[in-house]
Amino acid sequence: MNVVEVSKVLSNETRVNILKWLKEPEANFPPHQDIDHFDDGVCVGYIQDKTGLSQSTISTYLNSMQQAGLVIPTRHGKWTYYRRNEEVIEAYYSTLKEVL
Amino acid sequence: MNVVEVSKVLSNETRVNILKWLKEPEANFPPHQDIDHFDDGVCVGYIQDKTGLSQSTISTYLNSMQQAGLVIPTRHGKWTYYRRNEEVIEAYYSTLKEVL
DNA sequence: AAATCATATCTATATTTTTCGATATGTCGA
DNA sequence: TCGACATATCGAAAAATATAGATATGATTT
Repeated sequence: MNVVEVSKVLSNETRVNILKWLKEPEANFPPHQDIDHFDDGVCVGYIQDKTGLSQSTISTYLNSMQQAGLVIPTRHGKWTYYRRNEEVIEAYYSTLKEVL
Repeated sequence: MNVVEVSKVLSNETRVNILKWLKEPEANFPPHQDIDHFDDGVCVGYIQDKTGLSQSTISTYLNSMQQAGLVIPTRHGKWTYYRRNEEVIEAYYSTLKEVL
């Protein structure tokens, strides 16, 4: 976990929102078509709809978040689901606490 | 306290280091000339020396950190001392905890 | 009052980030 | 196998950030 890299992700309102929404997928997104749970998170399209930004922008966001370790992608057929990586999020907290 | 603004400050290694150093001024900086304590933090010149960056860059950094509420400046004669603003740092932690 | 010192601000350039449309890739259904 | 669909990647333009030198401001000292 790299503090600077994670902080870069968090220095954008939309990306912070995505992480927030993914905390409670049921409350923030409609149910998926192919599966009836959110165990693997939420598909890109739903996240895009909620932000109103372009598909490529959201894909880029999610990629940077994945690079930073904050989210984990899972492919299901033609969809990619993203969920939070709680371990890295926790690591960010604790590193900040001790380092800062 | 604005999460995005604080995160922008933290998305730079040097600025993270400054916050880290200011946690233990006695251990990281030489004693000041005019006063014999670090109650108001550390003067700009010492911080600059430790980073190796230009005076104007460090001044800009400290200004952005102050805007974000992370540090508090105190003027003593011709020197400006900067110290951590623990309240805002704590607020960042707790907001992360609840929002993220 | 002038010179000096510490810091802040201004101006400019280089680099990075943002954001999108276009295109590519991979998957499913007809 | 050919379209249609979901997502990823590419290429480019605009905006933001990084960084420094030059200059301004404010305080001290002579």
